[in-house]
Amino acid sequence: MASPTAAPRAFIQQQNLVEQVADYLTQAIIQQHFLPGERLSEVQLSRDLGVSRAPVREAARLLESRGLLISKPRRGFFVRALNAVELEDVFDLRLCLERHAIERLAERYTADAQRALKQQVEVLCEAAAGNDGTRRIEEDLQFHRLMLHYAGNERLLRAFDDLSHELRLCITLITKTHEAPDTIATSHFKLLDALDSGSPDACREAIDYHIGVARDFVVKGVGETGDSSDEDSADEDVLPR
Amino acid sequence: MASPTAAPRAFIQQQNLVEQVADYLTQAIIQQHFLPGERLSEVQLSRDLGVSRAPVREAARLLESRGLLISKPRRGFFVRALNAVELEDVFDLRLCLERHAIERLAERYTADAQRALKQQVEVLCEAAAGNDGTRRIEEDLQFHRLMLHYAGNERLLRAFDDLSHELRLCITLITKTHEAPDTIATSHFKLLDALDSGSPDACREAIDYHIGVARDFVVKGVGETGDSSDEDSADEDVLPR
DNA sequence: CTTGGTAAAACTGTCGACAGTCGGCAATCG
DNA sequence: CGATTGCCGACTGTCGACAGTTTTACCAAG
Repeated sequence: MASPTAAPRAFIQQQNLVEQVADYLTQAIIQQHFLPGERLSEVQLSRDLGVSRAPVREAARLLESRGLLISKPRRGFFVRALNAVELEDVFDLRLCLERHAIERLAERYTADAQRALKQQVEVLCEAAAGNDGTRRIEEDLQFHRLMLHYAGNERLLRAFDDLSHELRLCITLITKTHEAPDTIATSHFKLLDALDSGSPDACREAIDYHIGVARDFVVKGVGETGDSSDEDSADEDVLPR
Repeated sequence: MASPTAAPRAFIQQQNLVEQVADYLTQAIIQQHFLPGERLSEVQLSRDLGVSRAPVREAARLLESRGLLISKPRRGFFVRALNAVELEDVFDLRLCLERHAIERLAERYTADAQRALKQQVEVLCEAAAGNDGTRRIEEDLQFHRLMLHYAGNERLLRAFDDLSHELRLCITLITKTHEAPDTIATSHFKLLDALDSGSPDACREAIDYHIGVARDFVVKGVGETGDSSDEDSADEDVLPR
């Protein structure tokens, strides 16, 4: 519990309770105020947040669709716990999406896209030099989000956004130390160079390398992370048809 | 408005009201008993189905996450209307996922996988020979789902499942005529052959061809399908950050 | 000390109700 | 006659409550 990260905007207080609750839960999960596998009680949360159960329920459903929570019928919601295999899967899917995106992007690499990406890398480098780990991650994700955006497939972008929540979870949950600012900078500049070259092969190589580094960086920290596999028969829940 | 399809009552009283409502809505949308862009009233639906608004709301949120509905704050839920661009995007993402899947599958093509896929192709051929268009589509999707499954990445499979709902929408919404049984059969056998050969290039070529055919088959029927773009500023909703 | 069963407590799924808000319509004004 | 403004109805967002089920606590027997 404890206080939710940043206080909600001074904007308008009473609008979109669901989204406010969702943000609160997201932050609480990522900052590990809720432990992986922990059960969340609807009534407890609604009491703590001072709202009724309805918005809490909807927010929980939202987080479930984003892969941060898991619901078991009649049991409630549990914080998603990722094991090593699931972690690999997440990064493999990321690779899948970004490979496709950079390929599409290379085909239609406009000056606008180039400018936006370059600028975002600068922002990222600036963030990497600072101490705010969260901001560094966000700016990094934003760079990749821009790549997906300029690739020109909105559905692809949505798939990435869906995945990005789990990605955030993986990264913040496991990463203890941070990449060196230099590494981050050069790693992203390589992507820009590959795009400038216009060569699909170079792009693919660059993105493979880039994501490989990120994956290794996260995976190496997975000793005993959290185990979500207990009672399931390991096959049936995968193919319920 | 207009009353929904079949008489509402007669099928409730089991558990999982939410899922039942979701299934009902899904079928109604796919079978075009609700027209694209049409607004769905929560109270209307809850009256028709004989349940309260809570499960209707949750089901609608579920369908929203699956891309079948769109919610506008304070306005309610609307049936998703796909324009030509969104249609292209869906098939492009499908290509992205299946390319990756078949690549992974080729690396670990077990006898089990081979057997299961062959069997499913047979089931599909059988279905293609019949008259049930829905079953043909389902068996086709199931074949591809099996491919994704045996590729060994559950997260990838989930991404495909998410997409498959929209895929179903695209296919059933637009396709007037059906592919010839022969075409379906040979098209899938080519995939099996490519997998048997173990060549990544052959696999990629096969899946590109396969999905290209399916896409062309659907896209060619898109004259005036449904236009979802009206009041949005076309840029802001894509990059809200 | 362990084990098995029963009862209480807590929780989820579902329901009906209320208030604020949005869109449409009509009356009014220029 | 057209545009503007105020009103009305409908609907969503949110709330508190109830019933059935699951979990936990407790007690007794081995």
